[in-house]
Amino acid sequence: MRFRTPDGPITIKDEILGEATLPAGEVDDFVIRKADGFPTYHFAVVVDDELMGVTHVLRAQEHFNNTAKHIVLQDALGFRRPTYGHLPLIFNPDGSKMSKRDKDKVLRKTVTDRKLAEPPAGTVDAARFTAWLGDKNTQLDYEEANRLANALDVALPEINVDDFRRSGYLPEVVCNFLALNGWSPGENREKFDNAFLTQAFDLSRVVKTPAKFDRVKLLSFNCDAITGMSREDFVRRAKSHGETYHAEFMRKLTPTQFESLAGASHERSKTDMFRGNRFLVLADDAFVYDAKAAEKNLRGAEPNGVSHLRALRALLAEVKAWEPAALEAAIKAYADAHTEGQLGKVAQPLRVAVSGGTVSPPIFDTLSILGRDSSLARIDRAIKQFG
RNA sequence: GGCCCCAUCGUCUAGCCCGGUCUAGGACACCACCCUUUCACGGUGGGGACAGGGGUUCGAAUCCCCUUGGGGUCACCA
Repeated sequence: MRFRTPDGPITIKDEILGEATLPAGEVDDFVIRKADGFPTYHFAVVVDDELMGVTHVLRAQEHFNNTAKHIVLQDALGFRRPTYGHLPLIFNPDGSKMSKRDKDKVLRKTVTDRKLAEPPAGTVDAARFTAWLGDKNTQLDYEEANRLANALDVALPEINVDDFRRSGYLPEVVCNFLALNGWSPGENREKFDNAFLTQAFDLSRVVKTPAKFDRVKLLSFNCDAITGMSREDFVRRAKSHGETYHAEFMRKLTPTQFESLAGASHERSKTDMFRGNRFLVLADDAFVYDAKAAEKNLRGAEPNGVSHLRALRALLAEVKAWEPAALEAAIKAYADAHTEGQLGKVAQPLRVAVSGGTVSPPIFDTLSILGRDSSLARIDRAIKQFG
């Protein structure tokens, strides 16, 4: 069933875009009731808004032209007209619209590029995989997408609010940053909390242009917010985040180990500290050595990293109290005697040996958290593998 | 393609409505230097924009027109 659109131009008043008039004949008669008896979105939204007493409709600019349909419907039904505001769209860096379908886009492209005819085992049902591959409108659900991404070893972009939360973005930072895409309070102010936002937000300061979503800047905001927290707050929130999203990780650390890790990670955390420190909870023979890091820090001309590790291994086995201060004293003494005090020369080989890479919390904390047995086992493994 | 909307640094934006205070401000990113016993943080400095062309005006980023460019929308989806 269609609605007969009245003749004549339709003027849309918008708090953000101003006034725009669509010439007569621009809006075709449109369906308000589908063959299955259900009302279409256009009809339902107009009726619903009236019944709910909605006063303001704030939605994305892609709805701007639809507003004309809603207005003629409201007039025909004798409904009140809410105030409209069409907010700018949010884009990806490449200028495409940021969309919930972007994860599927990444996966579909990877699958196509690699010419995979079948889904990797244990990811997605084969029939579903084929249907998904052939239809750009089909979306994998959260678990399916993650399993497939894992199997293909590709990173999925954060899109949904929960994706950001899961990744370790603070809710208040996400609100702050989102508000800045399309709006600003002026006066060179861009860091604020929700209380400020509620009192300062004003449609008249919303911009008309689409914004490219700058993940790097979001990350910087998040890092600042984390650094700005008290140590207690950080540990508390990290713990709660870990329990929700990294239960396995949390189970493998004692409360003391966790506190050490959190304390050592606070100042360097941009998001959460779980993904980057996975080596802490993997078995001593299970984490992977980064080839470049090992080449640079363990091999090379004598005395190289491995030769230092051999000496350090013997030395560390003798350390009485396995805690940061004692480890620091022992390792520093070694550096003074053998590398002209250059700690980096011994710290980096150690770091690669126990973590697999060149980035970790401070080395003394790292060793301390790992414990004597794991640390020595990992050093042995590195010596064996790269010596 | 028709219709509608938009146009300031790489990006998010301030300034525009009410022309002069703008040799255009901030933030993220980038570059350099400093700090540093890993990675990072931090500090200092630097490069970087009014899309183009016409008007109006004593004077235009700010007002008007055109061009170019970008976007949205044209579903029995929401």
